[in-house]
Amino acid sequence: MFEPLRDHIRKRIDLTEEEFVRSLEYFHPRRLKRHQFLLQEGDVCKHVAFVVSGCLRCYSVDSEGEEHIVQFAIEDWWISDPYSMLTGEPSQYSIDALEDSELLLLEKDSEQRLLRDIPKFERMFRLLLENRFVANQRRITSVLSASAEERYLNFLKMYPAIASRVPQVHIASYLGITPQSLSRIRRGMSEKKA
Amino acid sequence: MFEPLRDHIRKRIDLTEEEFVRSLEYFHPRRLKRHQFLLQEGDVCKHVAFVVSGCLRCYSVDSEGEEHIVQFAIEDWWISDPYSMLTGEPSQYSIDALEDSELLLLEKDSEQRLLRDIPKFERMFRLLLENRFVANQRRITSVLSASAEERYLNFLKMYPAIASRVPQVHIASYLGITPQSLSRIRRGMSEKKA
DNA sequence: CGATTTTTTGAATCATATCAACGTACGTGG
DNA sequence: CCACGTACGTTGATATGATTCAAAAAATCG
Repeated sequence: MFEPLRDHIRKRIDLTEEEFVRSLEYFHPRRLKRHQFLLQEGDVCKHVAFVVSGCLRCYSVDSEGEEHIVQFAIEDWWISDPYSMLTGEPSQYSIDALEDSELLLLEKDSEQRLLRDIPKFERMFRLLLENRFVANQRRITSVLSASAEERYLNFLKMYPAIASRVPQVHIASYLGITPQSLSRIRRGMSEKKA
Repeated sequence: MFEPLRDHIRKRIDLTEEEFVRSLEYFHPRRLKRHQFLLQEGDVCKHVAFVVSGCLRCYSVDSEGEEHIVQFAIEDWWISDPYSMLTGEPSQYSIDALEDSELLLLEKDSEQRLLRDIPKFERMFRLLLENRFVANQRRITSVLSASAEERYLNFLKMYPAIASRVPQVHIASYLGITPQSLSRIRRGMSEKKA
């Protein structure tokens, strides 16, 4: 269960065996069945989750009741609401499981203690945040400049592992289009190929 | 010239007078005339800039030659391409001045030394990154779920200081709509009010 | 297997883009 | 200080991509 996280960390920072063992103790496992929530809108986000297996989504609900997915997370990804976690304010997002999932949770205060205990983690979390920031920046550029079809193509290229396992409705929600439009786009694409 | 940065830091972390003085030495001033570049697409981003006065924009150019603004920066904001800076890869963005501007630059290796010298800055940069991440996340949600008019209204509310000083073309570019559409939206709004 | 969820399709509609033209403001060099 | 050029903003007519509503077909779940 802890192996994937261990590998994840090893790829990013140098730790001694002893530090590994110590750091992993700050995390605790959690299983989520499909449709279960890790975070509900209005609650304060108290932990960041590392995904060992499964698939989750983070989404907001607008005034019309429409869901908008801001992030997917599969194996080897992190998910949380950094803003709520940082400020302690209620989250505007919900996070739930699209498949039965296994997570390793790092509570807010465990994070603090981990950082104090092994400061090298400062660097790791900073890198992670930087990556997420950059991914978001790219996504903004793409949604501002590309057509729905281009964005879909881009999504397939960037996240083939996600595209092949989550229902189209959710991909449409991530792309900011209706499921009907995505269906037509796909038809258009297969006609072109044929 | 250094006062605004001093205040900026003071609001976020606790430093002794001596640490302030020492930290400011890692920064150096730079003046930019309107239309001058801080970063050109294809170059590697070598510094992060704190804006003392003036206004800059960070934008990408798509395959059709259209510019898309990903960020504005006015007094008390930071601007850079974190990805290029982190990886050393050529940037896909350009940063230029919309007004004559005064900046304080922190070079990549000065940043490293500053962090080693005064580790409290780790926290400050992490907070800044977190804020930028959150702002981006909000922007994604808004561009996915809101109409052009709602996005414009939202922009006016979030960034009144920017809305009142940059030309409409640039605001349109930030919102992901054409200048013509923005003009019509504004007409619609003033008709409603009247 | 039946029940629900997901995907597809069609027709009408809507928001925004595009193309083209004109008006206005701005600042720069003579 | 004026005039000219360039950048910016507005407007109209038309085109287009994506949405909406409605319903059927297909896939998946319990």
